Amino acid sequence: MSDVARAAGVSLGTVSNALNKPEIVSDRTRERVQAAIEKLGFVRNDAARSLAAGSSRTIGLVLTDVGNSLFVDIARGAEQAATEAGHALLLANSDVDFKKQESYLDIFDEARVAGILLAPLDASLEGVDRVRSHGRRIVLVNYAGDRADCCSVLVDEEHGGYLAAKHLIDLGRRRLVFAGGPENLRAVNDRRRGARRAVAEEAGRVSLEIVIGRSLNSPEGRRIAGDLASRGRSHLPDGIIAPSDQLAAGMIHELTAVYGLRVPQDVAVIGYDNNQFATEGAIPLSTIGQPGHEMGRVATKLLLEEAAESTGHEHRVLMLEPNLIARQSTVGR
Amino acid sequence: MSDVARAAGVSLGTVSNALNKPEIVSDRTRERVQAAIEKLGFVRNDAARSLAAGSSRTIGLVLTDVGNSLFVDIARGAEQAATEAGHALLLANSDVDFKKQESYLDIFDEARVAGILLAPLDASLEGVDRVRSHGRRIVLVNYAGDRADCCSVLVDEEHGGYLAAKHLIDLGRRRLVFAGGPENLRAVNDRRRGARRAVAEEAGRVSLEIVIGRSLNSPEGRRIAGDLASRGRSHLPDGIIAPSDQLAAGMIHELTAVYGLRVPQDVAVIGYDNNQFATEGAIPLSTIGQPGHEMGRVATKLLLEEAAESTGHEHRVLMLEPNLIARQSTVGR
DNA sequence: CTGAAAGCGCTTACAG
DNA sequence: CTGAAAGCGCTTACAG
Repeated sequence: MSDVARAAGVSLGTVSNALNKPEIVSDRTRERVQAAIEKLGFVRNDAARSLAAGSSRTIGLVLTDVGNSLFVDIARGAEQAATEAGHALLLANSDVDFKKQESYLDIFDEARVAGILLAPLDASLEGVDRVRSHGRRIVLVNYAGDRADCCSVLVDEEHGGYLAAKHLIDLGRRRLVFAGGPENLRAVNDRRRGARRAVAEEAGRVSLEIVIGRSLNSPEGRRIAGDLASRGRSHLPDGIIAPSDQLAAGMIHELTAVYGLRVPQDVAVIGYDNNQFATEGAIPLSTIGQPGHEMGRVATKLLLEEAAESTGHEHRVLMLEPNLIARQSTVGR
Repeated sequence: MSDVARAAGVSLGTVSNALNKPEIVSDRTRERVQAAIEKLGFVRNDAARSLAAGSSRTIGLVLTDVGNSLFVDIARGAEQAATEAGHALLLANSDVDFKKQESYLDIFDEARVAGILLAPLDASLEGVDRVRSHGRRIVLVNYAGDRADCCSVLVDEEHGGYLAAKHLIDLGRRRLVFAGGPENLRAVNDRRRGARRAVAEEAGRVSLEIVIGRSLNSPEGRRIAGDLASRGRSHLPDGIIAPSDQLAAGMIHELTAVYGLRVPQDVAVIGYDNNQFATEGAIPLSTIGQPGHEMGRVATKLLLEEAAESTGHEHRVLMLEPNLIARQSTVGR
């Protein structure tokens, strides 16, 4: 930068101002600085910048799983909001590994990032305490726990479950099953509860059976569907709510290819998450869409707001609504 | 850090050594420093570290599309290799946007990262020249162009196309179609060429028709399959090679659900990429798998090697092999 | 609006 | 093995 100053015939501080507060520098000076920068191919050293300024202009996003399209949408939304505010967004993938999550929090902490967005695992949040105790700002995304000391953005999972069940009921289905998902996953529990509420509203005209499962993947879906189908046709449900699209896809496969049932004529199936492959299968999947992009945007804005309000910041919890996406697996073609 | 030095009763330089070259410091001193760090909750300032040391210990990976599982695998492999070498890996998603790609290259350049991995768009690489001219090391991942001045890692796409066609031929299919994919996409061209070679080896016993398409997505697959099927049953191919899994999934949907054909009995279909949803559909998809994880690992190693060989580095191009994954859409159950 | 100077928190020879 | 000191390249009051 001192080379640039020399070439432009101004002082170091003026170059810095031309770069960071252009409105404060005269047009002529700014142009000369700009010309010198281009001639010399100068690249500002962000490490020095961060050191002198006390923090960097990048925002760190720690994701649980980059393979999951919800998190990818969150990243896209966060990136958009960050860019609009003149910040860069860097991602770190904790890959469902608590140690990695901790490690990346520390890395962003050491890098003195402007703030951290964390989509955390359903586990301890000690890293959050550690990082916050150093004064680093952090916003939780898609974390359902109670943290009065952080801003957070999450989705109303209960309402998502309600929407899914209500959709099947509105289509005339009367014997529903909420099929699969581990007992202890908070999000799945909430969805289950929402489904129960929708059924309860029908005052006995609709039944809901709960099947607890182990995981949320496709083989598990096949297994569960196999169990249901082998009860015999007369005991079959006419509507299935699955708490993930993988689960739903596996079920549809088993029901149609192995047991010769028709989806949705014999059984309507609705998934959850609106994953990419929900539209790629032979029977496009009805599902509950999560507002991932919006979550990322809003979380970033909360983070930047918190940074701006140097004093007396009040932490907020924003709850966004999921939405029903009806496709062939419930409504037919 | 000076607080730590004071608390431990040693000098600043010794604290730094205890952190960075622990083997050079006596056990007693190291323990005292460690204790002071924990007592004070000290977090090393990485900006200061990078500034003083001349470069940081993070590696930047610029990805074309985090929604694509190939790139996610690359990221996982790169992360593993980086972590093993004591580096952190930070991701940036260019989201198939050339401007973003350029911008993230500059951001990593400004951050003085230890090196950059770039999975570039099929576009100009001017950003690469710019960044390299500043002395920053960069390794290209999954870029098929010619760059004698960079290390790069790529996959033998021609061989992938060959494997796909050869697989269908070995299953007894004789009237093949390579269906879809734009004419000008380098990777698709290579796959097409590979398929031609496999057919040429059969000396006329197998035919191969080429259908050029617009995109690689699922609706396009439906459209193409519709065209093929409406020719009438006797003119139908008995094997289809699709240059993407989305395309293949769309085709299978159209062939089975709309035209009542059986896959693979009437037509065998093979896709490309081994995307996540390849196993989630009603008919699990045969496909060509890309060694994404390995690509990420190898690319990171090349990058670190280049950084280690301060002088006389020779750029290398590593070509990895794809592999055939046979599932129900070609071999049946 | 511009310049001179202090300081951000580390690393790294260098001397001991 | 340890300490004192210079320097990395910026930003930011402060004077002018």
